[in-house]
Amino acid sequence: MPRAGLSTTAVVDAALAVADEHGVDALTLAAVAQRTGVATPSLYKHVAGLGELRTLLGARVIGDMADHFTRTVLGRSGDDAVAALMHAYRDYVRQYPARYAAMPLDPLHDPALAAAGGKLLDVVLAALRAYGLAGSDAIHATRCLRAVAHGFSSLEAGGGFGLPEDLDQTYDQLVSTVIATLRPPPRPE
Amino acid sequence: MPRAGLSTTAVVDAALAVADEHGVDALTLAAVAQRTGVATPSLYKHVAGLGELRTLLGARVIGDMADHFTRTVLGRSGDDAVAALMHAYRDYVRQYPARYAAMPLDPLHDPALAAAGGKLLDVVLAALRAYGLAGSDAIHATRCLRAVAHGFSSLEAGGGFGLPEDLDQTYDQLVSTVIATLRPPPRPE
DNA sequence: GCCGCTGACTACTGCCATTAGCTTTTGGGC
DNA sequence: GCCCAAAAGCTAATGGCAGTAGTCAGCGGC
Repeated sequence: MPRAGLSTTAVVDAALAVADEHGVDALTLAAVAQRTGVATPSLYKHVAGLGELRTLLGARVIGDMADHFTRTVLGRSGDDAVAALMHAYRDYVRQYPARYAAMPLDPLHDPALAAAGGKLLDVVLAALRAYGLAGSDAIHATRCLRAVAHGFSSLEAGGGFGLPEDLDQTYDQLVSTVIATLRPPPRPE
Repeated sequence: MPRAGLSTTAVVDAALAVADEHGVDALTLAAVAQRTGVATPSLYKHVAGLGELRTLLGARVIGDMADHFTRTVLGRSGDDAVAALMHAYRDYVRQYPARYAAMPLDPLHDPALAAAGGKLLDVVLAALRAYGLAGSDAIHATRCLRAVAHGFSSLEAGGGFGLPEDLDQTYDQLVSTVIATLRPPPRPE
């Protein structure tokens, strides 16, 4: 029997492909095994189980998003950077809805997730630099951006917007709203 | 063998309790059967299967939210009504995180869900009445409110906010931001 | 050329959803 | 009060899945 030459990375690659093609519910060890041309129990040589595979997949997705967004923000600043970031977020979820759904929301239960999440946070904080936000203010602002981007994108990906009104328009409205609050209030002097 | 006197409603009740107590992943027919004191296959006399049970559960939750929010909005209007609605949304998700996670985002694939969803939409539209928003504008505004409430609440429930900064403050900031955009722009006369 | 490590396999268990077919309770018509 | 049909429950069985145990074979280091 020829050896398949698998590795943890290859298993995660296959899992990503399965999720992208058939949805997050179809992400089973059996499906990943079939795609890699291996019997199901063989996967346990590379991954501790379905739970760990999900965690690794989540870390991969967060890292991938961080890379995307880093490229997006490069060479931009201020409103331009934040708007680009928000649209990149939505675009990513539209392009890979299943992958996004596979991403755990809480990165704290695993160091690998926390590291990838930190990278993502840094990108956002860099985009906010132009506003002079620091410390807690920057955290609150980041949370607002994330809540808006995640909320809109997950609803869109989940088919939560049934009416025919233009979604681009809704999102533009939402993005400009949240950006407006980042600017310091007009100084009354 | 004494008859258990089950009904579709009772099965959904039990499913709701299972989800609330043990999380949405623990919502299995086996668990619901045990809770109702019945063998698993007996449930098929009342629901078509796990899929239908999930749909019925979703409809129940949406209806429940609509009832909650209707009571919340009664006797309020304008910014007061919208702010109360937004906080009621977050409070509901905090109180019943698993139940909320069990709610499908797209109500269109089932008539019962669509009906419950329509009721929910009506409550929001009523709260927006004071702003003079009509037609598409009202739809866009509703979507913005939903994206913000859903985004923040699902992140909070999912443990997505790891840092110690006060969440109430973030949400207040977000709510007042989104409310500000509902008001007509200051007339330049 | 040999040996041990590692990756892969087969066989098995247990849980779950679902189906089929049987039994018993219940309630309505007489 | 009795009978019967429908409804509600049951047991048994199937197939898919995750995960475990134990076995075998290829490959690298010597």
